[in-house]
Amino acid sequence: MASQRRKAREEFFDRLDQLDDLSDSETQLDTSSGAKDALRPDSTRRSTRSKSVKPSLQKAASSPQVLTAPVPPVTLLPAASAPGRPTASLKRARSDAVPPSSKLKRNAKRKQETVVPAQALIFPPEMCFLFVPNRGLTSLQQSQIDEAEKHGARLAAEFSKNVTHIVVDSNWTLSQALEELPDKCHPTGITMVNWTWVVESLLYGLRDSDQHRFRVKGATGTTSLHQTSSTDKRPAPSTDHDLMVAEPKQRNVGQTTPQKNGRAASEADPELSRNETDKNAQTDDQDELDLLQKEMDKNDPAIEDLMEHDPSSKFEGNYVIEQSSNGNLEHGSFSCMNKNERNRSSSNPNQVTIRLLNQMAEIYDANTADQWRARAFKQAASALARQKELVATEEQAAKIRGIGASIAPKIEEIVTKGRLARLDEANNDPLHKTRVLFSRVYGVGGAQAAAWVAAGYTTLDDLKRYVGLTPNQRIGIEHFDDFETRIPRAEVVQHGLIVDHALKQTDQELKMYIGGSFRRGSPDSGDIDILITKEGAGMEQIQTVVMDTLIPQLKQQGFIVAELASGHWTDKETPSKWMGASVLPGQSIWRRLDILFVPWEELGAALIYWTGNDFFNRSLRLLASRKKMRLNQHGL
DNA sequence: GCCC
DNA sequence: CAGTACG
DNA sequence: GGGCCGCTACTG
Repeated sequence: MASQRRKAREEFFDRLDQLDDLSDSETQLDTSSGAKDALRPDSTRRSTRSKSVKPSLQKAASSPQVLTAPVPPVTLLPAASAPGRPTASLKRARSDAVPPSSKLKRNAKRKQETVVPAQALIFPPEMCFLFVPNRGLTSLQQSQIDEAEKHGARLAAEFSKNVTHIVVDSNWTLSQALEELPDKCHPTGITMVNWTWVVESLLYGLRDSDQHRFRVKGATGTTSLHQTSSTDKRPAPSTDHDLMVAEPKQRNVGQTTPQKNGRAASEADPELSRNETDKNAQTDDQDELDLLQKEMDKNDPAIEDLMEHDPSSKFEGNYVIEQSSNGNLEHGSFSCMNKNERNRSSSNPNQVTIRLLNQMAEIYDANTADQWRARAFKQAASALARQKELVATEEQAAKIRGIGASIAPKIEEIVTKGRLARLDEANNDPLHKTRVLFSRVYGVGGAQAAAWVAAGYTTLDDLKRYVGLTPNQRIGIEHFDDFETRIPRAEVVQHGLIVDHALKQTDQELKMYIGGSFRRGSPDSGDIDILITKEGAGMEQIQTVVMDTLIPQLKQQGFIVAELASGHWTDKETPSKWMGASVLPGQSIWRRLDILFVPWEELGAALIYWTGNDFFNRSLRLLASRKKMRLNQHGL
C-alpha cells in the first residue's frame, strides 16, 4: 500500500517534470541549493498530516526542474545578493527616491470610470479612417465599422491625404496591409493601428494608439507609417521599461489617453523609451538589476545547462504521454499542464473581451452566492488570454474549453458591439456598483459588501464614518488606491532588497525569495510576496526570527507601516505567514507585503504555492487529488 | 457557468 | 464558526 | 446533478 502510494507520487513528479509551465517562456531555473528534496511533507511537525505521508521522495529529489521552480531573469535569490550590495542599493533607494508624493498619489487615483454613454462621440472629426482591408469585409467587421461611424468615425473610401488613421485587420501583418495601399503613400504622420484599437475605443473611449496591443502585426517598433516627424513624444506610460520581460501587462484599465493627431511613435528603440520612462520612475535600478542578473548567472552555472534544452523537447523522445493507471485524466484538461504562452498581455487581440469577462466575474464575486459563476467567468477570460487570434464569433468561442453556452454568445456580443448588455445593466445599477466597490476593499468580501449596501451605505466615506470597521478594513479603505496600484517590477526588487538586507543582519544563512507574479516574470505586480527559509531550519525557528527580529526592525526603520495579519501561537500551530504593508523610503504609496515562513523541508512545495498563479495552483492541486493525492503549500 |  | 485572504 | 484547491492561514 505504502509502496503503491510512493509509486503514484513518483508518477506525479514525472508529470511535473514535463511541466514547463510555471515558467513564462523566458524562464530560467532557480537552482539554489536546498529546494532539491524539499517537496516533502514535514512528517515530524504535524501529527495530523504525517501519518499518511511517507517522506521518501528520492524521485522528487532527482527532478530539479520540478522542485526548483523556474525564476524570471532577475530574481532576488539569496545567492544573488552578495554581501554589500544590499547596503548599496538600500542607500540608493533612500537617496534617489522621488520625494514628492503628489505624482504617485495622482497615479493611484486613476480608476475605471469605464463605460461611455452609448451615443457619445468617440472619434473626433479631424480623424479619418482607412480600414484595411477595405472591401470583402466580414459581417462582423462591417458591423464594427458601422458602430464606429455612429460614434463619429469618418471613413475614407481609399487612401488620400485626409486619412489620419489606417486600421488594419488584427490578423493581418504590416506587409500584407502595405500591399493594399498605393505604392507611394508618403504622407507622414499617419497612425497605423490594428482593429482592436477601434473596438476598444468604442468601449472605453479613445484609446492611446501607441500602446503595444494596438500595433499592427509585424510592425516592430512604430505605429506610424514612415518615419514621421515626431511631434510630442513621450512614450506611452506602459511601455516596457522593465527589464527583459516580453511585454508589460496591460494595466491602465479604462484609462483614456487623449489621442493627439499626427502622433508619431518612438517605440522603435525600446532602449530609448525605457530610459525615458525610467526617468519618471522612482529609481534607475536597471543596472543594478542587470548586475544581480549577472551575479546570479555566475552563481548558478546550472542555469545554463537547464536552458540548453528546449523545454518542449521534453515532450518528445522517450516520454509517452500518460499511461497512468488512473484512467484518462490528462486530456489537457488541466491548465497546469500547459505552457504559459505569455500572450496575455498587451498584445492579445482579445484584450477587451478578457477585461469585460473579468468585470463580470468581479460582479459575481461581490456576491457570495455566485462564487462558482465568478470562477467560470475568470476561467473563460483566462482561456481567452491563451488564444493567439481574436475570438470573434460564438462558434469560435464555444470551441474553447472553459467557454460554454452562456459565455460564448457574450463574447460575440462584446466583439461586435464593443459592450456587454449584462455588464452595462449591472453598472447602471448603483447598488450593484456599490457592492462591487465595497468588496474591493481589503478585508471586505461579498457578504460584508452586501450587508453594507443593504444598510444603505453608498460611499467609502460612509463606511469610514458610520460603520464599525475592523482594523484591516480601515486600512483597506484608507489605502484603497494604494493597494490597487500596480507595482513596477523594479520597485518589487527594492522592497525585496530591504527585507533581504534586514534579514542578513540577523542571520546570514536566512534565505529569501520573491514569489508571486514577480517570480513568474511579470513586469508589474499587485503585491510583494516574500518567502523566507533557512537551510535545516524548522517553522518555529523561521517564525521566531521573522516575528521577533525582522518585523520589528523593519517597522522601526519605517519600512513596514501596517500589519494586517500575523499569526498567533497555539498549542499545535506556529504562525506561518505575515501580511502587511510596506513603503519605500521617501515614497508614500503603501504596498501590500506578504511574507511566508517556510521550513526548509517544505521549500519545494512552498515555492510552487508561492509562485502560483492561483489558477495554476488550483489546477495542480486538482490534478493531484484526481490521483488520490493532496497537494498544499506544505507538501504532497 | 462549465464540465464530467 | 463564517468570512476573507494567499498563491 | 455534483464538483469546482487547500484536512491552506488569519481574524473576530
